[in-house]
Amino acid sequence: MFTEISLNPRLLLGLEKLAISEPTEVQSAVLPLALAGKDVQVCAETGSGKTLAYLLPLLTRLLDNEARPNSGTRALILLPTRELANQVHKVCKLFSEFVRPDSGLICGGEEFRYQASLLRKNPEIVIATPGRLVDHLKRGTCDLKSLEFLVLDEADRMLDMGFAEDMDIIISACNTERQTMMLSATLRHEGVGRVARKMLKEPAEITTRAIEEQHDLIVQQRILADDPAHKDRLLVWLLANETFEKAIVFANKRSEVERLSEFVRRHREGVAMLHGEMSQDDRRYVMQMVREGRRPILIATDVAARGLDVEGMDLVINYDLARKADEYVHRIGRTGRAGKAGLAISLIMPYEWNLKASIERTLQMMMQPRQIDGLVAAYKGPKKLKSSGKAAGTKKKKDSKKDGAKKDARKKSSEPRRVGKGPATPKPAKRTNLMDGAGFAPVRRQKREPDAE
DNA sequence: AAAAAAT
Repeated sequence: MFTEISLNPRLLLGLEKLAISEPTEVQSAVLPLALAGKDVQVCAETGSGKTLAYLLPLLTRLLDNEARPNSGTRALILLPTRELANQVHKVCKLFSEFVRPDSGLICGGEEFRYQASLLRKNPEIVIATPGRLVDHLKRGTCDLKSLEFLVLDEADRMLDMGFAEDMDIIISACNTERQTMMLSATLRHEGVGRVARKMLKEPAEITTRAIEEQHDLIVQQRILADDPAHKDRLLVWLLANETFEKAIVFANKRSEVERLSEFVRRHREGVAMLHGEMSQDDRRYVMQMVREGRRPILIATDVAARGLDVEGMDLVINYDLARKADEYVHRIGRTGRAGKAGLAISLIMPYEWNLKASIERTLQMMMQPRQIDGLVAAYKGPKKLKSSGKAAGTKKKKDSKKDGAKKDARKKSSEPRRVGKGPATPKPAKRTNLMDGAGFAPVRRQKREPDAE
């Protein structure tokens, strides 16, 4: 019960009105430490309640300690996308109905002057995406010198290369006497890196569920496809035949998202799309339509991969497979939230097989193979080579290679080589036991030095 | 190799 934790009474009242009485596992773990002022570094699965795990202690401490006279921003929450910033802002506002701290939303695509005047009113909490915040810092419209809290939500993302420059500027503008919290479903405590370690003071490392143990609530399937046209047909079939309340379809490129949404629209109503090149008005409108259920199908880039909490989202389709295991985890985590079940289906073309295998290896799971009658791929997965002769058990139909090819023919092949590390010949997937123990973890892929080119 | 985040 939240009442057993020393949250501010006004917050408890708020929770009661929102009909939230039990803390989730991650909330129970984080709250006492965060309330005691500890820095925390949290790994907990998607949909497990990380947002309140930092908002509640943050709000409590702001409420319990009076603001210093004309102090600037007291708490800063950083997020990687505008949609996510907006979502957290909304949750924050749910509580400002009951409690004082005012929060301001600072992200791109909105009018700068309006934000500047908002910041002049000194909201105690600023919720922001990095780019625009840096703008405000440079123009002196935002002051973080008396910051008491810093939260990096989706911390691994905030600390990866794409944000490095902005984060540098932000961090060096922040008060060093502050409490810092980092959270993500894919945070690796060992590997958080120099920047993160510099930001944290003796952090408590909290892992409710390690990455490989997350989500038994999400059924994960894969369907083989021969080519994009085949994927298109599979997608339309799935959207017509699966039962779902809301679905999200991920593609890897904006242009592909645009193409797909146009294509699917020809077969179905209720399709929306989201990617980072759209106007902020369109993005806002789309999210509203999706949340209200008026557009139950959202086709998106990875802008929607992390954090978005949309009621009733019970189907995730990876039209393109995520580029790495972490992003895969976040994508499928749009479903199966807060104890609900979900289904995630990945469409796999031949070139994606190795990626699929590496995701499965990292997450120590196997996607369930699935076939759709009438849309079965000729591709059956990588050929088992080794043992000279025949490819075992797979009937070869659409194989471009000549049948009589001897082994040594490979050497001379002028066909474009697969790019990638390691031996060009894929190892047969011999692992059947996924948890084969101690040997597993320490196996490191060869480290790559930044190769001079 | 691409997405996001600034204008």
